[in-house]
Amino acid sequence: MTDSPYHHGHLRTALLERAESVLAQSGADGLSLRALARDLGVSHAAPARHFRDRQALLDALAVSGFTRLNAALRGAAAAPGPPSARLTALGRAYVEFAVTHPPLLALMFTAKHAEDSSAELRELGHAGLGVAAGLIAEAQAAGTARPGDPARLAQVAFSTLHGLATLSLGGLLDDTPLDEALDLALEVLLAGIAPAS
Amino acid sequence: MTDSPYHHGHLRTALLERAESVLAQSGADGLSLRALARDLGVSHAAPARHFRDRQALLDALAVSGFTRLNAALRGAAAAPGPPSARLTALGRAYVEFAVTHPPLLALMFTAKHAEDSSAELRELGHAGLGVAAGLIAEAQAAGTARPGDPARLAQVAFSTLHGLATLSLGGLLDDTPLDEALDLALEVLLAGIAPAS
DNA sequence: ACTACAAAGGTGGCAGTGTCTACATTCGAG
DNA sequence: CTCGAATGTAGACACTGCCACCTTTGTAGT
Repeated sequence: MTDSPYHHGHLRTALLERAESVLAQSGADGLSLRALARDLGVSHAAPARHFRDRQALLDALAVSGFTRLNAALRGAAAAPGPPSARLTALGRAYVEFAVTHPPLLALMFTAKHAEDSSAELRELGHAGLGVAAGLIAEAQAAGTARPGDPARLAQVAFSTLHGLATLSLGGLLDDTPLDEALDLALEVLLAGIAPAS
Repeated sequence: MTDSPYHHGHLRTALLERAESVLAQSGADGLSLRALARDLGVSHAAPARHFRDRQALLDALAVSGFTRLNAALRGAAAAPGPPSARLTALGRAYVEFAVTHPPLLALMFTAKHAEDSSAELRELGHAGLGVAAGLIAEAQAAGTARPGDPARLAQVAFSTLHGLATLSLGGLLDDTPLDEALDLALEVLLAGIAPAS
């Protein structure tokens, strides 16, 4: 607890926390390793001990983002009720997360990640899709979803929600409130996934 | 036609062309004004005469992208046939464009544009949505689409396709061929948009 | 208890970038 | 023909990521 201990002690986590905050406020482009080091009262090369690259830091942020997103999705999917209701809850949770962390989402899905962390990110992204696939499989068992590979139907569902979030963040929704667009999207999606009458 | 004329003559368009090429190959992050100037045999500050900012160049690229995308969409929508078939053609055209120009798409939809050009970009994006809305209105007239504001249904349709393209580019589609995922997405979308039975 | 080593942080430097200001050249309208 | 505006040049500044080398600190092994 001296004034400025030589070893920071929690530099790695401190970097991640601060980077997360900067990312949310200024976007990925506004994230500078040197500025981060300054903010934490540490030399400009210190971050390199914990993150080889700037990209390594960004990848770590993306991993963190996927982890939290997946937790949120799992939480929404675990609620009681029929599969269809839980699917809409899942969709709302996803869009909620997306709209709350715009630059994080961009980081997570614009795949310019390093080769090594790319595998981990893909796996994490896949986990989120798996949650949706599980729900769809349940819906199929309950007879409220068309037959077919649940994983592929999950891809379609995910696409719709992710696209909607992107549209909203891009300001392309115009005067349409996101809530209403989301309701319609979920309605159309569920109707599309329902078994052919 | 001297060796190195003081005035380049077509610097602005040359910059755009070269920038487009670099963008496609190295992404937006790899686009440097100075490198561009070097490539064109011009001083490092010359580009500033045509693009105030680096961001201004990126915005111009986004505008160009939207213009071409809209042209492609309009072409697909103008084909003969029933509205539903033209809607799938529209979707295929969109995904085709998206997958062919990944960094361009990211530039177009990750809204960190300057205030002034933001309006133009929104308008261009809106134009693309308008094409879809028109087709949906036709489908409604033909009785193959549920009632409701065509613009809002277009938002949903656009979301699905855009999201699918993003998923594909992010490598989240895994072993699923894009074609198959696209077919399924279009099928689900059309079923979801169809009138309630 | 001492030593040796590895982890964590610090210093300095290099090449590259975007942007600003001042200056040079060219073009085109009057 | 002249003069101003458009276009391109030269130089500088602050900033960035990254690298090589040095210093401090904690710790493990004898």
